[in-house]
Amino acid sequence: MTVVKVRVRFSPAPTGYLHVGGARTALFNWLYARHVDGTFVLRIEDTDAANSRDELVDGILRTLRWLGIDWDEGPFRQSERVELYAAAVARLLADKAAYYCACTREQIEARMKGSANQGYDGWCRDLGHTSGAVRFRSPDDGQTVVHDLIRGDVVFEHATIEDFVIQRTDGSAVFLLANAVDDVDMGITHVIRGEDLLPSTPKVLLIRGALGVPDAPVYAHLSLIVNEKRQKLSKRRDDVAVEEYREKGYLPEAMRNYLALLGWSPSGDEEIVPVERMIAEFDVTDVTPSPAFFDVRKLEAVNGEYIRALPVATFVRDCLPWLEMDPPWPPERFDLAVFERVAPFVQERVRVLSEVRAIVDFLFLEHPVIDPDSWAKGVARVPEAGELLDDAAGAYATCPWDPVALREVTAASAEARGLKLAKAQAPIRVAVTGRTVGIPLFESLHVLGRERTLERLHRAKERLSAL
RNA sequence: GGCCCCAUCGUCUAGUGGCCGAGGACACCACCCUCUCAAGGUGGCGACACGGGUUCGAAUCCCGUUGGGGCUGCCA
Repeated sequence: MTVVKVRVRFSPAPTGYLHVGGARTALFNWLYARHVDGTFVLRIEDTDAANSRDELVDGILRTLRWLGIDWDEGPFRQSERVELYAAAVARLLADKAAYYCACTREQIEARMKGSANQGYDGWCRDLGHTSGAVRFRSPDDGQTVVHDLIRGDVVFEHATIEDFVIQRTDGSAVFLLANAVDDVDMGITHVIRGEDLLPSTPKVLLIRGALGVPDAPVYAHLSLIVNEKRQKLSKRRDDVAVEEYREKGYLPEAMRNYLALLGWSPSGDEEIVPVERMIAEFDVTDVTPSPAFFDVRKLEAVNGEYIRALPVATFVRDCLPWLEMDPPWPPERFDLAVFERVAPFVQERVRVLSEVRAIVDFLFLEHPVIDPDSWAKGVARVPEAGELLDDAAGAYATCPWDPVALREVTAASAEARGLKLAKAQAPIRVAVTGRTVGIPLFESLHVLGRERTLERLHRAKERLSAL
């Protein structure tokens, strides 16, 4: 018995950026290929020239690489394999398994009006046209069974399958034909793709049969990823471009891990698992058949976990794009050494990397941006705010400049005023950072320096007095 | 309309006839820790869509109902 090596393929159409659904399909193909030590083929389905653009292909490849999904063969482009499709169509035509059709959409609809059936009625089957679109002659009876690893056997009655177009009037192949030809030519053994393609599977199988290919690949139709209304994600309405998540500061490992959780789960109670373990445990048969909602909040939680698990130096490096590109502070004021000192505190407070700038901006801005709500809550509505600010300014002018000492003198002030430290630190925090929340205050002051701290305390006092 | 798929906490899931008075994760709530916010810890809320079968026994098998979704293009 010969053991046939598993060959899978991810075949996106470059009609837009790679979206989360496509990314998950690619991921599951990749995980399966790596799990069984098979071959992962990348194929670009760009038979529709009008809707395909080169830069979109580049974007898809870039995103796959970012996610750590590598391919063993390809990328092949269907636009470069047109002779193969033309030859296949010629053969089907010669075998009377396909025929030319000259009907327009309008003519078909006019004929079908009032009929219970929809789709094409086979009008041109025996008219002997020699030009136009080419339609596959679907059998009138019998059935095709799709053997699906996730859904079991799915039966399609041939009577419900219309004579579908396999070649456009301009001579280009439709994906059904190209798909059938390529999967045979590339020796694809397992087809893992979205459930939206399930109804097209019997058509592809019919084409393969007419082309003289007796066997079929094993199919696995993944459930769709849906939005809050439980509809298939739409590029237009939903936030689905993987590239956008990258730009917001999601880590590729986190995105990959989250995507894998949609329809699959690792053994045990841990959901955050290294990719090696995913590969070791992944099997398409274990994938859930029901649709999954793309929950950004859970993605954020997963991303937060990945961020916290990073070595600090790596975290700092990963943050650089957000600190250096179009920052809210004058670029020349940015000081990497300063950021490195507070990085450990920042790291456990962000869920996406783009959040770092708002947490550390006070360190690089000439003056902190005072958040109105924070001012109201932390200063204006605190009766002792003025006194606390004065106490701090006085004590900070002479005390040793380290977090412990700063905390001590601040606590002493609080106690003298009959306040808890938690309450007393608020006006100071707002004065210096602009907000009531943030990284530990005394560490912040320490990094900021005595001079700038005192200056900010005085400005806040002036602002308070002016009201 | 026709064809097809799906159905466990709000969400993602574990569960393949007895181990389930249904487990985990996210979210939410409470408490603890605490200079704020986080992080961390503890606890809580919370589901087998419905109706029939099959069986000694059903979340698990079968049928139906209902609900949701996909496809129905000379896009893929």
